Amino acid sequence: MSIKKENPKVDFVKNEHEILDYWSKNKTFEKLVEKNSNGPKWSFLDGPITANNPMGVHHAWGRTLKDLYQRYKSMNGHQLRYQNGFDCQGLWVEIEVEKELGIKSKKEVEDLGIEKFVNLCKERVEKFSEVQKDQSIRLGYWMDWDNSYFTMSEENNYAIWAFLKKLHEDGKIYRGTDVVPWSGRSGTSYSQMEIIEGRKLTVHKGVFVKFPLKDKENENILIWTTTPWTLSSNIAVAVNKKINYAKIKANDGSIYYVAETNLKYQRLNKEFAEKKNWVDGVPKLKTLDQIFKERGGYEIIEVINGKKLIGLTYQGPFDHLEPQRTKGGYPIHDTSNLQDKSAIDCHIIIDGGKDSEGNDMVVEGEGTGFVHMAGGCGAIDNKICKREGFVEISPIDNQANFIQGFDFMSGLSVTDPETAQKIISNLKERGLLLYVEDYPHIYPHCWRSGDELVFKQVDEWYINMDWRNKIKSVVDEINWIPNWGRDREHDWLDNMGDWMISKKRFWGLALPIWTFEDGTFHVVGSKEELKELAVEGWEKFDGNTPHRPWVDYVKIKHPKSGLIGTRIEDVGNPWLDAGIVPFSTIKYFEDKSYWEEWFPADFITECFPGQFRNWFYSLLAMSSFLEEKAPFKTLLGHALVKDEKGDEMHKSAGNAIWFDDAAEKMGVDVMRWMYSKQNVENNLLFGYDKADEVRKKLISLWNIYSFFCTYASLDKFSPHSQKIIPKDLTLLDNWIISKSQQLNASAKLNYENFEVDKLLKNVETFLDDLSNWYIRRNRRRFWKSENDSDKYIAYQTLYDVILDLIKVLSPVLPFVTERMYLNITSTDKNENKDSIHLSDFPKCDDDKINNELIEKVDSLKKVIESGRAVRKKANIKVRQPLQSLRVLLNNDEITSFIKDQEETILDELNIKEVLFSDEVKEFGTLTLKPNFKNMKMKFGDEMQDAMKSISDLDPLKVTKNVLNGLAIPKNEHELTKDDLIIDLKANEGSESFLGNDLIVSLDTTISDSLRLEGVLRDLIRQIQLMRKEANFEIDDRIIISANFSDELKNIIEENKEYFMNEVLCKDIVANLENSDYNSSFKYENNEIEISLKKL
RNA sequence: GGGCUUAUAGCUCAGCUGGUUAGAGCGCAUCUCUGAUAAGGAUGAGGUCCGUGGUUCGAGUCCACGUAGGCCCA
Repeated sequence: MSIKKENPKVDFVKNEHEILDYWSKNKTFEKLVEKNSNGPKWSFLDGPITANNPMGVHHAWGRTLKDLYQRYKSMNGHQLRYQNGFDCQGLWVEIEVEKELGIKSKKEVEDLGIEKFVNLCKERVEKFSEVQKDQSIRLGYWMDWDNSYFTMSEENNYAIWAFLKKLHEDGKIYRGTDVVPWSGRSGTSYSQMEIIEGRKLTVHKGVFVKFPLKDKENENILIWTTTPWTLSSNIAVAVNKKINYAKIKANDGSIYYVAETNLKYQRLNKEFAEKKNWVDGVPKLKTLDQIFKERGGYEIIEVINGKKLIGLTYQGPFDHLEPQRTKGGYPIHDTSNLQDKSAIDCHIIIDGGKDSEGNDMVVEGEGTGFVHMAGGCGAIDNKICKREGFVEISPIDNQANFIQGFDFMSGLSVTDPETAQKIISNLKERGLLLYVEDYPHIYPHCWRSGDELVFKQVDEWYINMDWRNKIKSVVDEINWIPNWGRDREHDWLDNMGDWMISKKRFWGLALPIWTFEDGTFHVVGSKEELKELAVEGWEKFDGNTPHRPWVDYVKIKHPKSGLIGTRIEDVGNPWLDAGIVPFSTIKYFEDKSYWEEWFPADFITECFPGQFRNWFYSLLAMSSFLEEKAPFKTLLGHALVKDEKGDEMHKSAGNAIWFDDAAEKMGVDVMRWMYSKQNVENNLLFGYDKADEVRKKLISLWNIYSFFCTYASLDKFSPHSQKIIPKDLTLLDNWIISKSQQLNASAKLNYENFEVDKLLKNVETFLDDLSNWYIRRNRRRFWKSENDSDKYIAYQTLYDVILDLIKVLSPVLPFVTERMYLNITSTDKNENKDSIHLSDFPKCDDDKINNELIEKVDSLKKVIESGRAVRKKANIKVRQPLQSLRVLLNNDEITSFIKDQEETILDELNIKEVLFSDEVKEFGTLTLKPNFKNMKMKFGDEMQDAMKSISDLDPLKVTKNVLNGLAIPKNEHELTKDDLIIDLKANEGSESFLGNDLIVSLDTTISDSLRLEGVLRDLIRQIQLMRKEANFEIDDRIIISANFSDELKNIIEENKEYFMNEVLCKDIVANLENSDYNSSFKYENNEIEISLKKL
């Protein structure tokens, strides 16, 4: 075996597939697990991926991070669990299954049968977990794929049962209410998404109703609503404290309050005029002003601010009915502490505040400036009433008919126009109605049946979060990256409400809550407990997973009251599923000692947005409740993947990139590089152009490697086969080794601190140093024919550097580094034969870092760069030779270094000689400037004063002393060289550079002979270019004719041999017949025409 | 409305506790190499560091106010 030659052109994607095969055949991953099986444990906890669709490029970011840190830890000998997780339960899966079935409602699911539906959900998850597994493997994600956890598993679900049971024992589980969109015909609730689909233009009766104020004779507020049925359940009235209200006196002497600007406001004027969202035949709406005038006129008595109305109490239109009088709301759904209040007690004018988008709840224009709030009949109303601590009245049943207790309304459908009419008549009879109108508006409908939706109060189950401080104290134990994550989590914990854990769906955790006829409930904590309590249906459940519908069959006997109870139909919030993972996957309930070995996790990483109140929250909540400990030590959050322009990727927008396509087009090493170099705080703009940018870097790495392989294979280089005497290493050898060791050290830090983006920035700089300095300046050592020790040293140096580099990169680029490793180490006895991923992470050898040398080479690079800058400034191209570079050195070591590098300088700058000088004046004018930063530290507020000393110093003397390593001359404030910055301004016609212990200056004057030499080289290049354009072979000989000036003729004559050799010219003739190629170029305002003929 | 956060080159972003001429990559322009070559390299143009005040010897950086965006909450 020896090192194979590698083609500079490489198909990275093809290589990735070959390496995947290699790993699988060679069982590389299994070997890694085996190798570290006794190593110190490092616990990574995988956040489960929703196994509902193929994986996207956004998942690949997180998965790359997960993989690379695990690989890094593995290289350091750690033992890992490598357990991947799949998130299985929840509405998203249901929606996809419904799509497949072509159905869209809960009703249809029930018609199909819950068992069938749930089984389809399971199948879908199983299918896509397989797909995602294959995709992850393609990405190079090394996991124990036979051992993934699924949140739908029994252990996961029962673990949550145990958790909920414990909460219940602490009295933290309670039944509350929420108000959701509801279809009476389907008898089901609707999601927010479905509502948006089903909006439809409808005409409702808009009613203006009087609410008499209490304690104010004959004074009323006027409310307006398009859902008269909700008046039955009025709780409160909201105003806007920022707008003004007019107190008006109508003709009959009664007083009304309405928003001042609403009086003359022409409602829906635009809609009517443009007939947009307007129903034919509906008359124009009247202004309040008109309505009052039609009733005999009115006058404004005074105008007051809304603030003054807050706190007034009023009489509701249905206060005589039982629901309004019942303490605790009607019917009582809530077990919380509102037992002593009835709806009537809540009839108060309140401040409406803002809605979720920051808009005022009560606005000017529409309505009357008073909004009637029915906490049991509207989502927003419900929130506000809950906020105010008001009771709720829920007037309807599942069919959206009035329940008992509502007098003439009971049994009527609330969406039936007849019902509205009956309510209106009743209000009129009782003198509460001011006016009725037809009001067209867009209103949510059941998109399927076309029925109007209503808002219905439903039972929901909550965890009382009054123990949030327990979670908050745990948050501070965690290392949050980026660290603002901590504040974000605290912010959420401070502001969150109780945790609603129920969902009225089918596929999910079966909440282990059984209710009893006396209104009590019992939480079951395990399968065993369920079996013990079961009195019915166990045989139908046994053998099935704890899901609906099977678990619903089981009826239990209450352990205390002995009553028979039924499970609630709800399933659990899916974040419970993911939050229990630090317990369920590592056997908290079965094998505590195993659990203790792996808890808490050392590391988790997830996409930030949303998780503060989802996964992070559920993890923290569950863990702090069960153990009062953080479930993980470090959390790395990353932002989102967007398209190249920064827009959201959407299937419909056509800008989505599929993982599979991206993997095969750009290659996963490129993808992983892209993800890894990204600052995790910023969104990643993903696209093929971006990938090409990264691919260039990868090609650069590959070129270094293929250069090495090409020559190493020619010379049959074998690492460590010869003894090397350290002093034989060249300066550049030592330099690149220093740089390489530095990289090892910083890489380790970068990985340990989870900031791999910094690593890649360092690597990119290192690649540049290696490629453009070390290799470019050392090429000749590899080319030369003799196999001497210098050549061997060059090989061994480059080998060591490449080996460390690819090891450092192997967690990020597992494929390409594997190929490189297997090739270059094939004869290296110190390395394993299997895989780079079985090798140890390179150590940094501090003895090999020579900081002085690094500084020197940096100076050299700086010299050459500034030389080039001078050329550009003087508009002298590199092809034009210049005479000299003047150098001042006071240090033998540096002198020898520069002498050693003379060849480099001559070559890079295209100059004739390097001159050594010791006269500072020759380089330009010196000035001394204060080094503010240092002086501030040293002198503090007296810095101003100390700066005066600078003018007492002679810049020339200071510079000489500094260059000689001496202290600077004595001065009043005892300034040292660190307090000063020496500024060197070059003389005319040259450019100077002042380094730590050297000064250089480039002479930019062009003598005549130099100019001519430049001209000749220009001419040669032009002819070479023509040869290329003419498609001549490299070794074709030619004849030239041209209208050369005398000057050119002379130069060519003087350098004939050189010229003819360079362009492979046999003869220069005056006239050329049948030339093969003609062209011309400009030279000092002369057009030179040249003809070439191939021999 | 409250909280958090961002604003720097055409684009995407760096810029540590205030310090001297504000950087990188891409793009663009010009040049260059041609024995790693469908590569590589150099140089340059391009900035009111969102605005206005303030603190300071000194502000992209700190403070206040404002403007515009993003996120979260109610």
